[in-house]
Amino acid sequence: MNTLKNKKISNFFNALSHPVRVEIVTELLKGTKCVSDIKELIAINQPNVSQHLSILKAKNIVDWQQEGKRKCYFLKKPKLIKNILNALQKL
Amino acid sequence: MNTLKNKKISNFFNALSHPVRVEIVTELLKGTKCVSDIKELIAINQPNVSQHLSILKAKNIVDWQQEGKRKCYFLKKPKLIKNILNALQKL
DNA sequence: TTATCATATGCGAATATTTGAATATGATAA
DNA sequence: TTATCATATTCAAATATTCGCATATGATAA
Repeated sequence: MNTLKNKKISNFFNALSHPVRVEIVTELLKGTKCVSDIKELIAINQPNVSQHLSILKAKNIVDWQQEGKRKCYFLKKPKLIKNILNALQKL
Repeated sequence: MNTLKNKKISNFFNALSHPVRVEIVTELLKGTKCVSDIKELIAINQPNVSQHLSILKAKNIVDWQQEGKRKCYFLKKPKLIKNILNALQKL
């Protein structure tokens, strides 16, 4: 049994095991977005957006770049995410 | 925002957000297995195997059929699981 | 510098997950 | 029926997750 690989894989699933994070990732599939964009798109408060983003960052799903005052988040592996979410559309 | 679909998707991810459940599912990709088979393949105790299987059942990942004394578990959507796990091998 | 916009962090309460231990239930054979 | 193998459930303790609120930090402009 490949424990390390299974931990990595379960960790990936864990990153996306919350509906808000699925929604954030779905939005990021359309392109880079800053925190306040995401806050508007999803009706949750700003600290909560930041918390979910930091989970996605810690689990290596997203990264960000500074753009002026803003922090713009993007998917590190958009093709992977897109393929997996597409596969799950039929659920 | 498609809340219901996101809940279904996050629920799927949640089902696989534990390394033991990834391992169980990986074993089931090779074919139907009963509880005691899984218990032997993974070094955890029997109640814990049953608990993880009941989570996978509740989240619609597996189902089972009786075979004599045994309950044999199998993946409900093996192709989907296979595709997703394959995509994550590069992690 | 100070003001302001943008984002992150700390904290606590509520809730959920995970586990082992003990026990219960179900299926089969004798 | 009873004995036994196979699996599930219950419970409690430990740990983790989630959220809102308050506050802190970072970046920029004036």
